[in-house]
Amino acid sequence: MTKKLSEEATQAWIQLHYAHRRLLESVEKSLKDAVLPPLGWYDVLLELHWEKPAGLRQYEIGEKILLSKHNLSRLIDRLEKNKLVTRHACKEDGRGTKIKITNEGVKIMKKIWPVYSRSIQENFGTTLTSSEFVELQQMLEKVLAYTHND
Amino acid sequence: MTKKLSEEATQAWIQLHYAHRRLLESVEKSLKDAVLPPLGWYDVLLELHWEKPAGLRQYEIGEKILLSKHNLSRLIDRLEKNKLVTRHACKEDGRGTKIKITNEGVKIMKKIWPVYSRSIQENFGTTLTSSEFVELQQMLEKVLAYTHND
DNA sequence: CCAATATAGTTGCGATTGCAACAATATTGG
DNA sequence: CCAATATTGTTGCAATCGCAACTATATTGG
Repeated sequence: MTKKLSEEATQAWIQLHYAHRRLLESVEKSLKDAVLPPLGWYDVLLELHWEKPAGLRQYEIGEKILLSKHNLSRLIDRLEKNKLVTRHACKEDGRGTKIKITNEGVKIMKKIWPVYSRSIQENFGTTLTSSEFVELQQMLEKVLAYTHND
Repeated sequence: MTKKLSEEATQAWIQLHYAHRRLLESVEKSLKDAVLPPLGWYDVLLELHWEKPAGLRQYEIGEKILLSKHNLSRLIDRLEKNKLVTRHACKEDGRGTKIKITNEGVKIMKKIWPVYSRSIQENFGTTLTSSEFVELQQMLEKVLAYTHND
């Protein structure tokens, strides 16, 4: 169990780290150039969009997009201030809030996606074959599934 | 050239995004728990370590670790303040500085690596087989190589 | 050679992050 | 039932980031 870290895993991690950094940078730049909000907003809105009428608890969003509650709380503040989501007192749990996406929120998602997807296509979508993407996705899925999230 | 983004690439990107986020979070937490500096310090020190006596220009470091010059400039400030690197006027180019790692810098790298590598091993190193890691690394390398860095 | 432009690095400033402390409500164990 | 503990979300504060503006030096083209 306390096996030493292999050279293969190390190299894979480093590539993962830098590939992610470069892709994220491209995406954020594209969004900024198009005068659109940063990617984090889209991540939240997308999760809420799946759950349109019911809304989601903050901690549920946090689990899905892997964002800490402090940061999420303030991200929701910004979204709320821009009328893209609404906060509602939660009946079942007096501590919590339910977050729901607004029509405005849906509208901006639809403006973000073309820019976002174009950036991903240009910087990532042409670099591997379709079956390689499937492989990559499956490997990363395994990584995520097994990750210790203590 | 203006092909539509495929579903396979989209899913791979999303997994990449979240796998990276979770792994980075684990690494940073491990370092913090061990009262060690954040990963970015290690990235810089490692690059400098390859070039021990000659040192590196800031822009060279920036290219290698994909960090923007503003942030790098201040990261170097912090490293310098902690006596882990030194700045030297650059003879060949009056605008630039050469950055060199100090003995202290090497020492702290050696304290960081065991913690860093243990975190990567625990959260990543056991999730795939050795040949899968090689595949992953190769695919990500292709992604990085082809990435538009306009 | 010199003016125009490009490059290296720094700095000010506002926005975002990360951490710890906190309030409010839920859950659990005696 | 109640005290102790856990969970959900918010807030203050310091550190860091991202951008634009700036200084200083290099390069380029007429």
